[in-house]
Amino acid sequence: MIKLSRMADYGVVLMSQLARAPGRVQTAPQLARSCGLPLPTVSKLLKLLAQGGLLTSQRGTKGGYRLARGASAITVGDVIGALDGPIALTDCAAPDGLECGIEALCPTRTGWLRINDAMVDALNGVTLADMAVPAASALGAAPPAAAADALSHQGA
Amino acid sequence: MIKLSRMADYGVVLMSQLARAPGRVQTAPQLARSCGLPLPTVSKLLKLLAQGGLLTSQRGTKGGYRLARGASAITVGDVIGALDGPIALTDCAAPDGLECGIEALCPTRTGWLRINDAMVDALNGVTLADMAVPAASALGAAPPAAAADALSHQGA
DNA sequence: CCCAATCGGTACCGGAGCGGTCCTGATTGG
DNA sequence: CCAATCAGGACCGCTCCGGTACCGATTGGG
Repeated sequence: MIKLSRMADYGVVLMSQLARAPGRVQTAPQLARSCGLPLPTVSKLLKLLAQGGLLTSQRGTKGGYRLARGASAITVGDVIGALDGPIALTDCAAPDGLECGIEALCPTRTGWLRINDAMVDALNGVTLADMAVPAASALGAAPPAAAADALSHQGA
Repeated sequence: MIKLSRMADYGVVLMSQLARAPGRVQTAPQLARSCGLPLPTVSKLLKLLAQGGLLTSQRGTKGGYRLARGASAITVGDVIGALDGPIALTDCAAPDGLECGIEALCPTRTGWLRINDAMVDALNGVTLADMAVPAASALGAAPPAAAADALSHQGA
């Protein structure tokens, strides 16, 4: 059903968590606890995100991870791209554009590209800053205090 | 990589093919040939599309399939919905909204819903009529004759 | 009345890819 | 020198998708 891979989903959750304390370094176990995710999986994701240039890592005893840029300069599309590769709804719409045998003549390609572009725009239009905070303001229902409290709903 | 299921992809191709001869009934073997797809798979897809109300079926010797509505009244989103179920990037954004344990407090949900809506809009903004024809006009390169010829690039 | 062509449904199977775990090494601060 | 942490890779089980085959139901023609 056009589902996002769970890895990408988790990745966004982790990045959102990191976005709430932009300066601080957080260790993998910390993030695993605060997000309720298994540690090995978290480690793998953080590694990939660091390789993708979205996180900077600090090794050693006082090590951990930190956002490479500001939360408002990283989009959901960036995260998905780092974890799942480039976004392509159909093989037809892939960036390298593998031919389906009909290629240039195939009329559906144009439509797919249009849809694909719209999706990429949607994913790049939402930043980590958007994902981290504005539940209350966007919904217009819950008071800000509730949103702040949400940050500590699970772990520490 | 947020890929569309191949079934949904095939479904759109089949529907596009049907959209080129709106009145005519076409049999499953005909469509399989003209689209270069395995017959059993085509049969399964047509069945599902008929169940979804996008096609009307005629049984018996002179039977076949036909679009239930006009080509411009069926969107790509309709086709995907009929084949792959409702569109939900994350479990979080599903229509029935299963709780992830954090549910209302989880700030990311709002962002996912926004992205999901954008995607649904994109898919519903492209109709079968768009997918079937306008390669030439959209590209602005090939002459109309070439586009017409493209319709017979494979089968019949 | 019988037969052929077509749709309709079900059941089944193989394989790819994803999610998840573990182990071992490299780096850094105390 | 030791402990904590990141880094990289190998591995594995499982789900689910894509694909196939079979049999029944329906319809039109000879």
